[in-house]
Parts: sequence; structure tokens; C-alpha cells
Amino acid sequence: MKDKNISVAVIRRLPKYHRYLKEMLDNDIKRISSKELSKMIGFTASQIRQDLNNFGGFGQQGYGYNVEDLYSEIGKILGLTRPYNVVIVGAGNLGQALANYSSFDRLGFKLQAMFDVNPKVIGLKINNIEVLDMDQFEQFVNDHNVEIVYICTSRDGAQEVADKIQKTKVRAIWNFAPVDLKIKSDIIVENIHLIDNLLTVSYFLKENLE
Amino acid sequence: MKDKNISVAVIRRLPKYHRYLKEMLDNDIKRISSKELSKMIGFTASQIRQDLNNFGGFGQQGYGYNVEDLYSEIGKILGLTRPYNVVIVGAGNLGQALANYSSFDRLGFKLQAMFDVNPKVIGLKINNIEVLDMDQFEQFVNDHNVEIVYICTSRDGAQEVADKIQKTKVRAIWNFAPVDLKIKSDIIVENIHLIDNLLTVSYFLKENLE
DNA sequence: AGGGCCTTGTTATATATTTGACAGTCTTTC
DNA sequence: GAAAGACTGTCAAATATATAACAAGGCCCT
Repeated sequence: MKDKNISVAVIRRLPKYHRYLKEMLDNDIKRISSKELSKMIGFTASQIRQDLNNFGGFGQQGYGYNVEDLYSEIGKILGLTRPYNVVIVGAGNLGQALANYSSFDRLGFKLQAMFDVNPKVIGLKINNIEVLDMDQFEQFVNDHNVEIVYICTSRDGAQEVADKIQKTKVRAIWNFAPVDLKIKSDIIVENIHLIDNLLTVSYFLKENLE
Repeated sequence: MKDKNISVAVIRRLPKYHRYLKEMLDNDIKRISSKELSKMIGFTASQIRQDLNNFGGFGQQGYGYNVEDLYSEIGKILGLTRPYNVVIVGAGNLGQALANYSSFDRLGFKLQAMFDVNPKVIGLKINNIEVLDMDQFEQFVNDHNVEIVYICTSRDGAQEVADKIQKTKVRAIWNFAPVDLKIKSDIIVENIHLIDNLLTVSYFLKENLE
């Protein structure tokens, strides 16, 4: 808890900085000013400086920011200094899609297993990761120090999974089911509510046509 | 453009209201007060009343809101009064997952086709929807009045798709590729940046452990 | 090595968003 | 049908977030 009061709005911009800095790094760009970055990323230069300054003075007057250093610093802030063991619950299309994303692995999110209740998929190997029976879930995640669970089940199965998770040492849930999980403990929950997002598209579409 | 200045923050809460109201409707709950809704949905009662009041006085003093009416009104606001034709570009796991979500269809997002460049998947049928060659894309979306495209390609393919889209009558993009598309026209772009979201999880995880 | 130019860090200002308060009105009950 | 209670709609206040402004310090060129 070293950081004082960083607002969530700032936090949600950090991954975007991280992404753009990675791209610059790949393109051999060594330095960047808040003004230049502003043009690329679409935030104001002022906001960029203020965002970054929440975490320390990473820049240098008259020069700007060193891309490599800044990338590394933001990585540290985002917790990318060590790997995290993860599992996926729900081995349907979405679960399989996530299992195949190599970028998650590259960032340190290490998939240890997948789980399902459907006998038809239990035993399958997706991208070299085995689909296990949900019965083994609690034992497995505790034994393998799993810290994050991606919930890719149907709406109805999700709360049940959340209940199981609360009996384990798991610390965070990445939830793709269209439901707000009821969690008592201080487990971190991050939702991807696809439908909610799609409905904002139709809202803007409607507005645009009027 | 009848609505004055509704903030995006409000818009992004509407789908959540919609979701909760649907649930109440399914459970035969006829009326709801902002106070009760507040308890369920987690916004303050004051915020709920103010949000809803942006669009008109849907409630009644001393009574609250009629669930069915409010559900319907929010549906209208969100543009759910008519179907939208959509296509998916990228028939990998993620594209297939989206093709299989019946809830999108139920809300009126009608999948007309999928597209890919990979000969191995072209010709397949996913949930009764054919995967077409990307060569046919522009012709198809114009002929079938497609308004929304879900981009489920890799990072590198996405901009190319966006460029093609800009030559058509398509009005909105739902982008799952980890890149910010460069769009000149006034096409609506809504991003699902999974990696960005996952990185906030690791941030909060790190914070929680310190 | 010195001066002009850049660019940051930071403070001040403006804007946006959320919360609180309450008058007015409809419901419900007796 | 009258009085008590329950809510909304709305205005005001508080908080949060974003933008602008600028002094101070390092860079870069001559």
C-alpha cells in the first residue's frame, strides 16, 4: 500500500501507456516527450505528465522520457515483475480462445490448467493444457498456488465457481460471465461484460443516426 | 440527437440497469424503488434517480418505478428497438465464441456471416453461419446492410479490416484486437482490450499484497 | 562554456461526476 | 376521504478528474 490515492481512472490508463511504449521499444524509439506521446495515444500531454508523476519523476526536463525505462517502470507498477499462476474455468470457445492467447503467457500469466463439468471436454488438451474435472478444482488451485481464475462459464455456472473460489487461496477473478458475482472476502473481481459493452455500441449507433 | 448532454459515464451504466431489470422481470418483480435497486446494483439511490431522470421521469412518487416499463424504456434508449445486422471478421476461437452467444442474437444483433483469410476455416459453418473469404467482405456487408463488425483478428490484421470497413456502409466496430484502430470517418469504435483489463487485475493484486 | 530552447513536475483552474438534501406528490391505510 | 408514509425529481454541495499555466532545470548547439 505504498501508493497514496491513485484513482482507478489513472490505473486504467496505465496498460495503454504500457502497450504504446512496447510498440515504441519494438520500433527502436529511445525517447519520447509527453507532447509526442499525446499525439499518438490521444490523452493530453498534461494528463500524461500528471499520470506518470503519480508514481515518481520518470522524466527529465528538456529531454522527455526514456522509453525503455518508462516501459519498465510501468511494468513494475502493473505488477509485471513476477509470473502469476492462473486457471480457466469453462473450456468452451471462449475459454479455449483465452488459453490460446500467447500474449497473456508472455506477460507472465501462466496457465496451469482448465476446468469444466462437461465430460465431453474433460481430458482434452488445449494448447498443451489439460482440461480437468471441476471436482479437482479446489485441490488443484491450492496445490499449484493459483492466484487468478478466469471464469468463462455460462451465466448460471459462474456464481457456483465464485463460491468455490472463496474456499481457496485464489486472490483474483477475471469474470466473463454476464453476472455480478457475490463475493464476501477481499478477492479482486474484474468483469468483462460483453453484452454491456455491445449495448453501448447500439446506443451510440442510434444516437449517431438521429 | 434529441438528448442534450448525457455523459458517457451514464451511458455505460445503462446496460447494467437493463440487465438487473430483466432479472427482476424474470422473477416477477413488478415495482422497484431507487433505494431497493441501489442495494442490488451497488449504485447510490441518488445516482440511480439522476441517471434515469436524464431521459425522462419514468418513476412515480410514493411508488417507485414500474419494472416492465423501465426495462422497456432503457431498451429503447439503448437502441434495442430494431435488429442490427452484424458480421464477424476472424473465425478463430474468439470469433467462434461470439458466433455462439445466443444472447447477442436475442437482443437483436443478427449475425449474417463470418469472414477469414485462412483457407482452412473458409467454408466452415459455425452455429449455422458460414465462414466466407475475406475477399467477399466489402460486397457482402454492403449488400446485406451490415451495420456492425466484430473484429476478432490478430493485432496485425485488425487495421487492415478497419481500412476495408471505411469503404463500406458499416457504422460501428466492436474491436477485440489489442490495438487502437485508426479511423478517419465517424464510425463508432468500441474496444475490448483484454490485455489492458488483465493488467489492471495484476495491478490490484500487487497492491493488495503489499 | 553559455544562452536559448525544451520539457518536466507541480500548482492552480476548470470541468465533470457523484452524493446529499428536500419540497412536492402519489400511494396506502384506516 | 383524510392523514401518514414513501418516493421521485431536482437543486445544491462535495468530490473527483482533467486541463491549463508556468517556474525551474536539463539539453543541445554554437
